[in-house]
Amino acid sequence: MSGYRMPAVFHLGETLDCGQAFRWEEQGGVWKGIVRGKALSIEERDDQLLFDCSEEEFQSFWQDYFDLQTDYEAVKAELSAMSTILKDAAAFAPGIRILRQDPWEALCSFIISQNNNIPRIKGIIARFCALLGKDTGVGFDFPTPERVALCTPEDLAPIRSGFRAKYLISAARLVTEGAVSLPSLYTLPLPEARVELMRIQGVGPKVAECVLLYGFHRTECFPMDVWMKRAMNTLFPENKPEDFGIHAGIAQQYIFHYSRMNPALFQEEDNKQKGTV
DNA sequence: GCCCAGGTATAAA
DNA sequence: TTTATACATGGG
Repeated sequence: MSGYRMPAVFHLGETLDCGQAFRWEEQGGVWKGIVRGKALSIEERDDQLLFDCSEEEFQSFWQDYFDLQTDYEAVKAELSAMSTILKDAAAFAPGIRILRQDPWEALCSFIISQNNNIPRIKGIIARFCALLGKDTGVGFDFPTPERVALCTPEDLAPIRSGFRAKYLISAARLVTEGAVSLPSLYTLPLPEARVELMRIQGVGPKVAECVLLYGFHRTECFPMDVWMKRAMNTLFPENKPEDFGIHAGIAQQYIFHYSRMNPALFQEEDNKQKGTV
């Protein structure tokens, strides 16, 4: 594979398959994805990352997507100093980065994520793109809000998103009408940004938090689902999300991945619950 | 069949 | 304001 190469400062699997993005696929060590209409293949070899794109495209586009301007070693050092368990969590997947995803794609992805599991989320999103996205030749781009706004729930039946179809359409309409301005959410104060997103049917506090973190890189956001609540109660009984400050979202991703990959951490808690019920 | 899945809308207490 | 239930779909 020819293209741009750089030292492996982040880890492909940890970053692309940790529950923040749902459209990257790995085959034989090669990761393929399409972001904002641009296709990319990446692989790690000899402690180097090989990007299948020009240096110009890497500098102007992918560098930002992979958040390469943020010093994650410094963030990890800061977070690790706060708690030994958080230090363990960061050390478990030290190559995670919080992607700077497309806001509209993040919004749809996390609407689809509600009351759903990750493998099926990926399937629905893949069918969504195949049904309504532009064909780039090597895969489908994410559907535009304009295209989705033209749909009825019946039109979306093939993606088998269930009751979430009407929520995707609600989001598309509000965004295309300009009733919800996505670009403003990069800078709008967080409390107002959350309220703004929750005007969309199917967007509650959890989805809004995910969209702000993953779609707008508001890293003080801390998505809190039932799993994370349990993880926080078990692993960080003394801590609240605010304690992690501006890097709360990054801490959350370390904790999410660490606790997902080590369910034994909750064995004791599970037994306790079984015993009391 | 039952339970659960990176929740939310809605109704009822 | 807080708590209970339905919701589409599919895997274990």
